[in-house]
Amino acid sequence: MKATNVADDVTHAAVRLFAEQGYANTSVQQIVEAAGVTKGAMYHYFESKDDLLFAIYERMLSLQKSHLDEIIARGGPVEDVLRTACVDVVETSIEFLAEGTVFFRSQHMLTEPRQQEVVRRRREYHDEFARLIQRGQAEGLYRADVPRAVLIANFFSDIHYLSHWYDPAGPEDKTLVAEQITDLFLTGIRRTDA
Amino acid sequence: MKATNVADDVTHAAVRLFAEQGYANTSVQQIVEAAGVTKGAMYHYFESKDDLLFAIYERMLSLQKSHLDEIIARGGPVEDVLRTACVDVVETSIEFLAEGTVFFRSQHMLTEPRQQEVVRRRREYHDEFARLIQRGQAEGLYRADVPRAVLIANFFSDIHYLSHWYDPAGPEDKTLVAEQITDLFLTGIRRTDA
Amino acid sequence: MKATNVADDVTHAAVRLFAEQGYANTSVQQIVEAAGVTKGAMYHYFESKDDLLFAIYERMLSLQKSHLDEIIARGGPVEDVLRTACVDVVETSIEFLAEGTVFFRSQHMLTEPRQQEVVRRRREYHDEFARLIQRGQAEGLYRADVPRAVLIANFFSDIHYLSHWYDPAGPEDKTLVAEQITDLFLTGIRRTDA
Amino acid sequence: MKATNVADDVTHAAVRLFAEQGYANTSVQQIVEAAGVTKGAMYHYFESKDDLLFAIYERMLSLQKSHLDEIIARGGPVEDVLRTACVDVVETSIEFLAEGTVFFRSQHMLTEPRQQEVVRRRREYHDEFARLIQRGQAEGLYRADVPRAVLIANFFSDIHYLSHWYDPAGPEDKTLVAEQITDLFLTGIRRTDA
DNA sequence: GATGAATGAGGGTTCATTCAT
DNA sequence: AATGAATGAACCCTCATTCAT
Repeated sequence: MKATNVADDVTHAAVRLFAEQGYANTSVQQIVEAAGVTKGAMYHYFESKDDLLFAIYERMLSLQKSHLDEIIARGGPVEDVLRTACVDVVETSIEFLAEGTVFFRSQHMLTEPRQQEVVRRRREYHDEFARLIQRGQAEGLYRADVPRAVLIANFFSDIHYLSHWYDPAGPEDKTLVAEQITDLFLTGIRRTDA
Repeated sequence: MKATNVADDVTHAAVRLFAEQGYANTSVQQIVEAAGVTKGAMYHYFESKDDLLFAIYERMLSLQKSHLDEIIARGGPVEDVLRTACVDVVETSIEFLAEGTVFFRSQHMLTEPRQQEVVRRRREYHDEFARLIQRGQAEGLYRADVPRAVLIANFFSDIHYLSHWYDPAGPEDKTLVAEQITDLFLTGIRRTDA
Repeated sequence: MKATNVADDVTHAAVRLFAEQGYANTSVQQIVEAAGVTKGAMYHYFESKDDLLFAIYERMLSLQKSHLDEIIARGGPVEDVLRTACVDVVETSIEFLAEGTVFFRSQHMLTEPRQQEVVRRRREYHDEFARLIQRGQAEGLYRADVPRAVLIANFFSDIHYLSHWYDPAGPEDKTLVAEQITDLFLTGIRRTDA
Repeated sequence: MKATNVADDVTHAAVRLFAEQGYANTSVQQIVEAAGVTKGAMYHYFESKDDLLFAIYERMLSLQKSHLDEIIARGGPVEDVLRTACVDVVETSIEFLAEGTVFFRSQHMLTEPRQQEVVRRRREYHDEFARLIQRGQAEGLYRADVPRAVLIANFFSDIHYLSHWYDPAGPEDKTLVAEQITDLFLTGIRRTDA
C-alpha cells in the first residue's frame, strides 16, 4: 500500500513545480527533492522527465473522456446532454486547475511521439463534442451560420482560459462558474432567427 | 535603410522558432543562425534571450492598446464601440498569430521584472475593456447576473485560443472570423430578461 | 579511500593554477583537465568557481585559527605566547604558500557573501591577536606610543608579503625565517623608553 | 590643453574601478562610460586594457624611483638617508593608495612583456634600497645576523599592506603613520649586540 | 528496489578588440 | 580624432540521464 507512493509523490510535486515555474525551469533534482525521493527512485517509475509530463496529462485526459462518454451514454435531449457535458468539463478542469495550467503551457515541450498521443486523445474528445453540436444544429437548436469550428472553439477556449483568471481561493463557486460559462456559451450559439 | 536590420531579422527569426519549437527548446545559436547574424551582434541589440521574448510581446501589446485607446476615443454608442474593439483585437491577434502563440505559451518564462511589466500592460488593456462592459451593463444592455470577470474571460479566452485552431492558410477569412467570434460573445452577454 | 578524491584533486589543481596564472586567468576547463576529472564531477562537489576559491581560503583560515586558539589556551607569559603564535603563523603560511598567494591576490574576486565570510573569519584571528598585543602593552612590554593598528599591521604585512619573496626551493629554512621575522617584529614593538 | 584629457579621464576612471571591483571584473565598457568617452577614443590612446593597467603602475613607479634617486643624491649619513627614503615611500604610497591596491592585486594579470618590465623597474628600486641597508650594515648600524632579504621584506611588506588597513578618511595622519612605520622598521633592524 | 556520483553535451552570456565610417 | 556596431572566441554553469554498488 506504499509501493506506488513514489510515483504519486513525484507526480504531485511535479504538477506543483511545473505550474509554479514552468516545465523547462524545473529540474528533475527539484522534483525529487520536493517529493522526498531520490533520482534513482524516480527513474525507476518514470522513463524520463518527458514521461512525467505526459503522465500528468494522461490522468486528466482519461478522466474527462470517460466522463463525456458516460454523459452521452446516459442519453436524453441534446441540449441537456450538451449542457451536462459542458458543466462537467468546466468543473473537472477547475478541480485539475494546476494540471491544466501545465497542460496548456507545456504541451509543446513533449517529445514528438507523446505529443502525437496527446493530440490524438484530445481530438477524440473534440470530435465527440463536435457531434453533439452537430446534432443540435440538425435539430435546428444551434446557429449554422457560423462554422462549427468557431462554435466549438468558443467553448474550449473557456476551458483553456480558466487557469488565467479563476482563483480557487476566491469567492466564485466552481459549479456556479461552470453553469455561468455554459450558459454564456449556449446562449451565444442558440439559433435566434426564425 | 539597413540600420536596424539586425534587430528585425533576429526578432522575426525568434518569433518563428519560438512558435515552432517553444522558447525553451530554441537556442540563441539557432536564432542567430536563422537570422544570419552573429551572437555578439544579437547581444548588442538585446540584453538577453529573455529580452528578446519581451520585445515580441511589447510590440503586440503596444499595438493592441493603442488601437483600443483610439477606438474608445472616437466615441459612440457603447455597443458599437465594444463591437469595434472586439473585432479589432481578434483581427490583430490573427495578424500576430505567431506572436500570440509564443506569448500565451511562454509568458511564464520571463524573468520576474519583465513578467510584472507584461502583467501590468495586460491589466491596462483588461481594465479599459472592463469599463466598456460596465457601461453597457449600466445602460441595461448586458447581463448583470453573471460576474463581470466571467463575462470578460468569456471574450479574452477566444483571443488566447486562436492560435490553437485558426489556420492562416485555411479557408476562414480573418475579418469574418473576428465578426463571428464577436457576435457569439455579444449575443452571449446580452440581457434578455424582461 | 577514493571517496573524495575528486574534491581533493580539483582543489590541488586549482591552487596550483590560480597561483601560477591568477584566478581570473584560469578557466574551469583548465582546472578539471589538470585534475583529470570532468566538469560535471567538479560541479558535483563545488557550487561554483567562486566556491572553489573559498574552499582554498577556508582550509587555511581554519587551520591557522585553531592553532592560535590552542597556543593561547596553553597559556604562559604573554611574550612567549605571542612569539609562539607569530612563529606558527609564519610557518604555516610558508607551508601554504601557494594558498596564500591566491588568497591575497584574489580575495576581492569572491562574490559578496563569501567575501564577507572571509572578512569575518580574518577579523576573528586579528582580534585575538590584537588582544595579545594589548595584554603586552598593559604589562608595559610593548610600545604604546604607536597606534595598535600600526603595530599589528607591521606583523600581518609580513605574512602577506611572504609569497612575494620567499622561495621554498631557496636556501632559507622556514622555521628560521619564521623566527627571524618574529624577532624583527618583537624587537620593533618593544618598549625601550624608561 | 584638453588634448590628453581623454587619457587622464580614462586613467582615473580605471584606477577607481579597478580598485573597487578588480581588474578582471571591470570591463572596458565600464571604464569608458565612467570616463565619459567612447571605446574608440580610449583605444586611440591605449593599446589595450593591459596597457591601461601598466600606465597606472608606470606613473607610481616612476615617481617613487625619482624620489629615491633624489634622496640618495642629496647624500648624508646612511641612517638619515634611509629614514627619509622610508618615510617618503610610505607617504607617496598613501597618496597613491588606490593605485597601490590595484598594483598589488593585479600585477599578475599583465601580459608577459609588461610584467617583465614592471619586475625590472621594481628591482631597480629594490636594489637601490638594498644598497642603503648594506651600507648601514657595513657601518655596523644594522643587524647582519638576519639575511638582508628578510630585512628588506620586513619593510616592503608594510608598503604592500597599507591598502589593507589604512583608511584615508580615518584619523591617522599619513606623515605620522609613515614615521611610525619607519620607526618600527629601523628599531627592528638596529644592531643591539655589543 | 534504490542510491547518488559521474557523465558530457549544450546553454546563455561576456567582452577585448577591430574597422568602416 | 572619434564612433559604436560587429566580431568571435571563450567562459561558467546546468541538467537529464546512466550505472556501479
